[in-house]
Amino acid sequence: MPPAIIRSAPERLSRPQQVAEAIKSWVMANGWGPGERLPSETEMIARFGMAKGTIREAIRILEAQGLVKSRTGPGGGVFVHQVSEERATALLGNYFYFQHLTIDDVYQIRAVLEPELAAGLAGKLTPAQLAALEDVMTCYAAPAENAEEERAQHIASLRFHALLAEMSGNPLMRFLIRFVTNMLADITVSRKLYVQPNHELWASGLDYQSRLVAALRAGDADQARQILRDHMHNAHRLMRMQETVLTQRFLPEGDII
Amino acid sequence: MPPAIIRSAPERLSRPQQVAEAIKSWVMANGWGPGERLPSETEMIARFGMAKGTIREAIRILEAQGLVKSRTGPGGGVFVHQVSEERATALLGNYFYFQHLTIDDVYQIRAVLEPELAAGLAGKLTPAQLAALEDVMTCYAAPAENAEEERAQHIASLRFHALLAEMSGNPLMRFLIRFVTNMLADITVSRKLYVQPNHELWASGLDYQSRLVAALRAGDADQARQILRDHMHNAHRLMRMQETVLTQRFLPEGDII
DNA sequence: CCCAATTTGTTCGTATGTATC
DNA sequence: AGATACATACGAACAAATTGG
Repeated sequence: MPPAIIRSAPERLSRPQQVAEAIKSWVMANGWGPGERLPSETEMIARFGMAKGTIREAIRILEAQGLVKSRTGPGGGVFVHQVSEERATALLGNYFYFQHLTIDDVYQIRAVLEPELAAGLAGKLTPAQLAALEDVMTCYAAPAENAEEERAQHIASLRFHALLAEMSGNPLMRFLIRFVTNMLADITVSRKLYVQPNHELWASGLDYQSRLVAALRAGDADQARQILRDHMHNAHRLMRMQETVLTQRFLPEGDII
Repeated sequence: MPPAIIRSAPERLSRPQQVAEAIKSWVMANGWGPGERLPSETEMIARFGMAKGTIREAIRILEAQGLVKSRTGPGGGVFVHQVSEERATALLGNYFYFQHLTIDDVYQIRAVLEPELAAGLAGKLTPAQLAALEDVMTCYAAPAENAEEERAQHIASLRFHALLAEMSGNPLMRFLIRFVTNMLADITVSRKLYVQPNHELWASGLDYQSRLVAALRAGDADQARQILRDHMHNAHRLMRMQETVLTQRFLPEGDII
């Protein structure tokens, strides 16, 4: 019987990494939450018996992971920080930079997550939320007349999905859909797909989305699910015609739909 | 019309962060891939006109993100490194540390992803892969007789799912399922759920998994999908009886199923 | 086995920048 | 405006690890 849990190779950690881990456990042990201040550099130097440089590198490691932020000046210091969605997106994006994802890979996920999301939201959105969705839809109420408009409309239609995800009460669902959506937006921007107006994509996208909002308002979960299933299938088909392999690039944290 | 892409607040970057970003772009611009060596510290000090400490902090930032690794000695230096699954898992786990996920949240995702995974694998696994799955199943062929065995079996059953995910040709699917599965394993370990033998969970899990392997071998995608749907529904029900809110903790990169 | 060269890792002292009072 | 408290940055020296002779 193989060990249930495989602990990866021991892999000696450098001193700053050890300190970073120690600080992390320290924060957890004390139950410090976002906004709370960690001991100052000087105190940490004493606490860990290490030089300033080492402590600073440890802080940098935690900062890169999005776990702390530091401010200068009196009342400044290092503060526990809730990892932001942007940061998490960028860090996970780095992982997929080295995997080669295809359009099919991404749409296989979208095709199951998005319908489930829609079904879960049916009948649970406030009038304000429904209005916000319709507001995004106005961005592509009319067919695009040039490449620039086409691109803007495509991004806006992805924004519709990101907005929908944000309304989910499930943080995992929310993050996953927004991550995948951002990835698609990133591709279209970097590859400049959709340079030629694609009337079919426009018409089908708009139609699906307005029917979806209607179903969400009516509280019809099954219909919402089915609409998004069809939409995903269609969008996949149209996307596949344009490109099969996604370009990868490091996401410079900050761009997010 | 709102801007299509929202760029988050300017937020001045510290010098090391700027350098880290510069190095990242540098690597991309030169098309350096995993294993390739970056210029030495000394060269970077000259290249960027900054002190050693600053350069080192920048390297640490990239190292924390899993993008580089450094080695000492002759022939040593800083090397581009493919972000590992373990690292990506740990970093994303930090994000969810601050979100409060419920069992329901996690199972809503599993319930749609796992059946889709199984359907995609039907008829595509080699005899060796099918044997590997059956091998894991032997870990819980007999009912557990005490709490320790119970726990080991539960982890092994999660390992079955992680192994299945690993066989997917879709890197996104693979990562997402393994991430969620690890998250569940982490919970059960930290909370020590399943301290009391739960015969129903054992019997149903084993039955579902053996039927699943049969369906996969037979190449029956629809049946595989349906089996996993039922399994997820049942596992969700049994888990929900035990706990509703997940404990969160920082994942100390390395533990992975 | 030891020695020398190379490259990262760590330390310390000092000085600068920045925000608060 | 000035003093204070904190992070930030610099530079020089030394330590540790690895490779090859």
